[in-house]
Amino acid sequence: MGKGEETRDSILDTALDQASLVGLEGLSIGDLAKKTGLSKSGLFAHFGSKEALQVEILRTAMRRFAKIVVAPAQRQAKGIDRLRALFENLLDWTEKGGIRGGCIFLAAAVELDDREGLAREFLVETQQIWLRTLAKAVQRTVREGDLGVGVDSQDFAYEIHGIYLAYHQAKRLLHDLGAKGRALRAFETLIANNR
Amino acid sequence: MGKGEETRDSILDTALDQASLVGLEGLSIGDLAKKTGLSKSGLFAHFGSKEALQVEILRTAMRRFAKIVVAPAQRQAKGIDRLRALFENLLDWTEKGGIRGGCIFLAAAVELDDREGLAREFLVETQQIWLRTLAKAVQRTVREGDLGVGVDSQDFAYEIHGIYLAYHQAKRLLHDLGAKGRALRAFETLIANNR
DNA sequence: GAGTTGACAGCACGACCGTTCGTTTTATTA
DNA sequence: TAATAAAACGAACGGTCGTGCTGTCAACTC
Repeated sequence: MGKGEETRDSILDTALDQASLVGLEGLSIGDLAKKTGLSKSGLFAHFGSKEALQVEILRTAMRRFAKIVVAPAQRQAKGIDRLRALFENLLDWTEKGGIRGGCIFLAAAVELDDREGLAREFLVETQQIWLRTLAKAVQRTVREGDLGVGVDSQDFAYEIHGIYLAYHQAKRLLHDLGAKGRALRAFETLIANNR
Repeated sequence: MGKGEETRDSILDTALDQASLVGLEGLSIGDLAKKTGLSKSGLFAHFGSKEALQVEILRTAMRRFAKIVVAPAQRQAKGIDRLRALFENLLDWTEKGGIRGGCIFLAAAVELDDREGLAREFLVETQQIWLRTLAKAVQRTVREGDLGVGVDSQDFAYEIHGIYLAYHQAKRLLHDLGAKGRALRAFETLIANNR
């Protein structure tokens, strides 16, 4: 890995953390330069535009998400174990990933939903992949017999996603200490109701 | 209503709409002045600071939410009818309220969750009131016999909230046309599973 | 209808924004 | 080690940001 790539990666590490705190738009290049010890123009040259930087931040987040949430779950047996692993890894993936702010995908989702551009497109793709991953795990669980045959995998994936969203808000906005317990309970209830 | 108040209200109408599109932080006073036909300083004088403006925007949103979502539901019979009305009114309250962007409370939630200040405090209060309102409606539904006695009203409120969050994201970010149907289905399933 | 209050405009402030450019330093390769 | 390419810097650009201050004109009060 050349010097350039190395710098670029360390910029993106800092940028991801910072963006999780202040958002993709709230992130400023000058501030990021100060935090990484680079000059503004030197940092800028790595990406060419702020939008490109935002896309790269999202790409970095996605890779980290894949490593922390998805990959470990793939090592579980197909079916309910894998589905549960996906959900449980999801709950504190940002902490495990060294990201101080909340889930950047959720922040970006509301930040970008009324804009257009490459960052939005990238995010939409990412979210769809995640929902498909979840739905596939559900489908597999049905096939393994741990969920009833009437279960719609897409509906089910959305409901799991909803539990995560509510959990995230309760934890980060309301500082609700019972948030995680409630999320886990909601997940298990959902499973139990659909056997 | 004096002239000042009138202007203030019309500023806040525009500001709420705009903030729903670009966020509370993304909203700029200069741009808002242009849109309302005022000078920047003239508009600014109404609030004294950007943070105060943000709080007033949230207050405006809360009032509109109460009028569109909560008030009509209060006219329904206590119990399942009222609970269902709350949920269904919720789904497109922004459209009915003439707000072009998404639900400003959700946008603000992720924008403010790592900040501190009056806007955050106001939002937290608002969200807690809403969750309590929801939980009370659930409780009442249990008492009326339309939900089982084992139902935890707080848990149940959070699950409903989660359905809304997933719906909102599917609709606004993914432009998923099936989002509303899925949300309504999820709600009815939740009810049916807890009778 | 005169006097007082409040609403608003105009202008300026320092700070910071993303972006460009030319130059200098540092790495890589021959 | 010399030649070449890549990386980073410093200064500057035109703009916009939120926020003051001062003056003027319109709206209310008596």
